[in-house]
Amino acid sequence: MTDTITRTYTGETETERETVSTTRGEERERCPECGGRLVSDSEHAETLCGECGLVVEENEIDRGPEWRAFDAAEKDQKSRVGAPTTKMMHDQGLSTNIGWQDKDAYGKALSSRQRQKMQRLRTWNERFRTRDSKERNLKQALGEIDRMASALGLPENVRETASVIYRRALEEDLLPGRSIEGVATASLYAAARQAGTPRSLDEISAVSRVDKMELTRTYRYVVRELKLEVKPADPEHYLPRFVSDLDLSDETERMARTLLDSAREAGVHSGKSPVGLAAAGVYAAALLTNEKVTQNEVSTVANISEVTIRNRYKELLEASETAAA
DNA sequence: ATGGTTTTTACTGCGTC
DNA sequence: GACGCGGTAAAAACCAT
Repeated sequence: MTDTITRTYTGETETERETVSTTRGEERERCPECGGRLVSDSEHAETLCGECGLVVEENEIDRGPEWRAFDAAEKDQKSRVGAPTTKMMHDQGLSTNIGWQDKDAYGKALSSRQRQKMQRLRTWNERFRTRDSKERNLKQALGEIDRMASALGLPENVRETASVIYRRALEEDLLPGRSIEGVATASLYAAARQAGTPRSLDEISAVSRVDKMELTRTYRYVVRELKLEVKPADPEHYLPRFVSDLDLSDETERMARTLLDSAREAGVHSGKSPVGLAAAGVYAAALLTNEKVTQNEVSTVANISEVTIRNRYKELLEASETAAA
């Protein structure tokens, strides 16, 4: 145990470097190349660096109205129609689909000739829609992502980012030699972490068809090739879930937060499993707020051993005492 | 492959309900 | 006596070199 701990913890989380002097937040506002301030250019829907001009983000969506309509005629003239596009569907939700009901636009039943025609159209429509391998690939992968995400209770925006990541992986030809499942799972794992609602590798691989080994391998690969910026998992992100799973109060959660904060100051975080820290934080906080939880219960919901909780929570309490003094 | 670190497993002793 | 808790030692897992 030296003072210069530069070990990177990856058990939970592979590729990132966690040092004692963790800088908190706001890196997002900085250019990854030169560190300059970012400015957004809404006219071109880009976010770029004020210093070196690197475009950090493209194709942002401007959700505001494009113009105003002052009377009904103008509204007719200017209005546009169509559902919003979404990356969650393999064709971004833009395709035309033929309804399965054999009804015409007025809801009347079709003649048998018409029905046969519609059946043929449906068949061909489906064939074209999923024509080339990439489309079919995407379709399957997005289905998988959706399935796993809902099994894990992940919000929509996570699925959406996962879809984007997968799409990029596909475009950059990262797929050959790897399973669709694996990459889809890795995308979801990365997306969940980027969105600040991390799920542990164990949780993810529990709902995925690929085993943990393959998942970690693929995840590493995808992150490296796509140059994804995934920060080390913040223990605090696990708190809300643990707290609610254990039926504890908000006060306990707040307490756990401050505990983890002071621990961070003391440098206890380095090289330790974020999940373990979070679990210990919850346990220690419950102790301080006189709510009853056993180490066993915490270890169950967090999937961490009791021993680890014991070790961590002692450190947490020590750190908070020295911080108070 | 190796070494250093963390986490897990398994077991033991103590106090309390 | 079962349970929660704390501690320890050895094994396993993991990452970096």
